[in-house]
Amino acid sequence: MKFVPPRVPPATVSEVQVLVADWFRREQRPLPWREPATSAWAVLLSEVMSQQTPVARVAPIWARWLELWPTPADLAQAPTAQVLREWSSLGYPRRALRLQECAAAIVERHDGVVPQIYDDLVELPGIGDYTAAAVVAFAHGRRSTVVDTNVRRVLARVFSGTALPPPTYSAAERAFARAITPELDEQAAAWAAGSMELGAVVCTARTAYCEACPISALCAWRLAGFPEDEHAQVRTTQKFTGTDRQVRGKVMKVLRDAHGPVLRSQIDLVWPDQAQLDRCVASLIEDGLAEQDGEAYSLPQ
DNA sequence: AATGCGGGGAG
DNA sequence: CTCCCAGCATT
Repeated sequence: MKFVPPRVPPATVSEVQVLVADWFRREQRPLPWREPATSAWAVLLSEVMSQQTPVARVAPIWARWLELWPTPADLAQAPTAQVLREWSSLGYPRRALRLQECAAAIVERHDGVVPQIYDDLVELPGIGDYTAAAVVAFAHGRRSTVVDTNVRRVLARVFSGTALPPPTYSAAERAFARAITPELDEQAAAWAAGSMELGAVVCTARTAYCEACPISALCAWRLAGFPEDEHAQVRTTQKFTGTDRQVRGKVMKVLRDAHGPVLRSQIDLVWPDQAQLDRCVASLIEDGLAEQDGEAYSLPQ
């Protein structure tokens, strides 16, 4: 079933957005990057770290990175091996490489200043549609359409009346999100933050805590009697155990925990299947996450 | 449009 | 145990 843009009266959209903004003002979590003095660079950092990683795990790493590298120029000059070590176990360490490349690009293209324009942001390494829009709204307080997995779910439930959005994010869905973005900077930013937060803590994937929801009375999914997810059959859950992703993670942990180069014999200990291990080590080198010097492997210098 | 890419905590 | 998380890049 494709996404069909719901026909919602503008007055209803506006009422939803006002209620969510008010709720967010009262109930938002005190996340460290929401402190007023947070720099645009710090916000960008928090957004990239939060891609596919829960915020609770991000917070301490984020604080440490800002101590070490308070500006893009600082990160650009850091040893990549240290960047990967400080990334710790946030997962998807390619994000750390992209972040350092992003910092270098900000220095080269934008004089070391985080851009305020979506089109400039989205050109940066590791910055896609979501993160570019999020930096516009949360770092600069400007109007943008911020759509992450939480927002997609909230829009699906409130306006489309479905349990979950379609498996893939379509152009039609994007157009709908854009169409209901408030015109004013302040209201657009509040809607972005509020709709994300609502999906993160109230209208969650597993459970909808409708008794805590400021717009439950207006929710199409609730009014329809909570129909089941119609895409449940085609939704595939990603395996992890035994995959290259798991093996790559184990190898990276060995490299991070070692002070210097490690021998292949040390890497061999983390996984029994040598063919798979070979493939994973090669792919890590290919990705720029590891280096080989004869029999010794290490993080990139 | 589909895949690959980490890791940990909640239910 | 399964599911899910403030996605991106590549095909």
